[in-house]
Amino acid sequence: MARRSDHTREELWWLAIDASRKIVEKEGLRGLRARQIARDIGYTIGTLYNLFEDLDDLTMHMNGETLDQLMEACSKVELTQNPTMDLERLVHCYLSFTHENPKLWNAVFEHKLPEDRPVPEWFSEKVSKLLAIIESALAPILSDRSETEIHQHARVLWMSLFGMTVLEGSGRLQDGETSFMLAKTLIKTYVDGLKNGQDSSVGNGL
Amino acid sequence: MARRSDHTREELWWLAIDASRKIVEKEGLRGLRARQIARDIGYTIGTLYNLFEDLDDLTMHMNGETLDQLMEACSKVELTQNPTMDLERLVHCYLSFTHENPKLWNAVFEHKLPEDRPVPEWFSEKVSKLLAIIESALAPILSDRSETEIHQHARVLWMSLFGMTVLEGSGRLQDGETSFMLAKTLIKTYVDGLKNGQDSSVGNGL
DNA sequence: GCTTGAAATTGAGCGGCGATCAATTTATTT
DNA sequence: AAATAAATTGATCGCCGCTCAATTTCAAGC
Repeated sequence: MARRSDHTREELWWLAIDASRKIVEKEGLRGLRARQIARDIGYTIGTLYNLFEDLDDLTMHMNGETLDQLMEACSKVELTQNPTMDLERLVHCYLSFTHENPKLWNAVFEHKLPEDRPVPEWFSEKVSKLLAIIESALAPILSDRSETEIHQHARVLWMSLFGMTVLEGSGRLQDGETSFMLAKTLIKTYVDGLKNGQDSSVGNGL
Repeated sequence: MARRSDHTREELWWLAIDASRKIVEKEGLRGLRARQIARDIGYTIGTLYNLFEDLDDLTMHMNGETLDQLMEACSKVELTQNPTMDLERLVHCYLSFTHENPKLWNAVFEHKLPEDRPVPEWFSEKVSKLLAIIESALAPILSDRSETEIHQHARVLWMSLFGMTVLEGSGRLQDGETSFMLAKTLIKTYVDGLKNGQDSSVGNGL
């Protein structure tokens, strides 16, 4: 019973992604099953595999959509040229998102492609664009540094925040500890370090 | 052909854990299969399920062993009462370990128990002990701050380092980027920030 | 040494999974 | 109307985690 005109290919694609998001947000990445997705969108497995290469591919796109939504939220933060304030606002936005979509966010880093399979370029690009926001917030205090250096500081901050959300997501924060507090401490101390630190050269060795 | 006296229960337990470690270090957590473990240790699936509740249980114990080994490595770092040196050595030890056992380390946080299943207390304890080492090494740097403050800064740094190892382990660093250089940047900048933080005019001996 | 009960071990089997693909149905083009 | 192309189906494959009745072994009591 092929129903070619029920939905366009793109509509179908989004039906599958949205269904997957709902499943993951409810049951976590473990609960994501091809048969369930197909059932939820009213098609069969075969159609799913006509849309996506496999479950890894589908999961990557689902995670890509999560990154897009985070990007959209972060884009709304107005930058004021005050790095500490800008970063705190950005981080607040970031952490709010991860709190509101814990399982979808978890899925972004929980999911791992097989080793022989490279991360698609379009996915890396989404991450890069998020990083670019942080870089632009940092830029005012790093105007005298190289692009490479700015880039790395942004990545260090990003990875640090990432560590907090990972540990928070797996319930390893202490009582009374929140990623908001931790992130605020990180940002303030790190920005202080950038302002006052002498040449913090970015070696490429070791 | 039950062979009760080939191995004690404990020997068998370690055979299984070691076999699992080998599989994971070679193929990643994805490659961990009950049938393969059983084959590798010369027993059948049934015996494996006599030793462990299920694959989640086995994986938790395998990860526990990884934490123990990291703990052992970090314990060997001699503390010199020179906070900066101790810190650098500890971080180096920590990163060396995660660098030498990338897939085993990755498995520690990649693995997620089903939501209705709490992390065993013995596992949380291993993590806490590891954290305590790192915290104690970081604490002297912050000797002029309140205990709460010391504690939080130590944890912020720990989580940041953690984020880097996570991203490195899952192959999400850029070309030429290593957790060693990222950690160096993080620590230098962060310590600079601690030295020159605006709400603490007391310098220290660094 | 024999019996007996407990523990260890086996492996066929269950249900479910991701993935495949020949066959079928539909839409579009000619 | 026929031919072509695309979408859709679902039976099927091989593998998975896991179960459990049956079997084998060991050790203790006699």
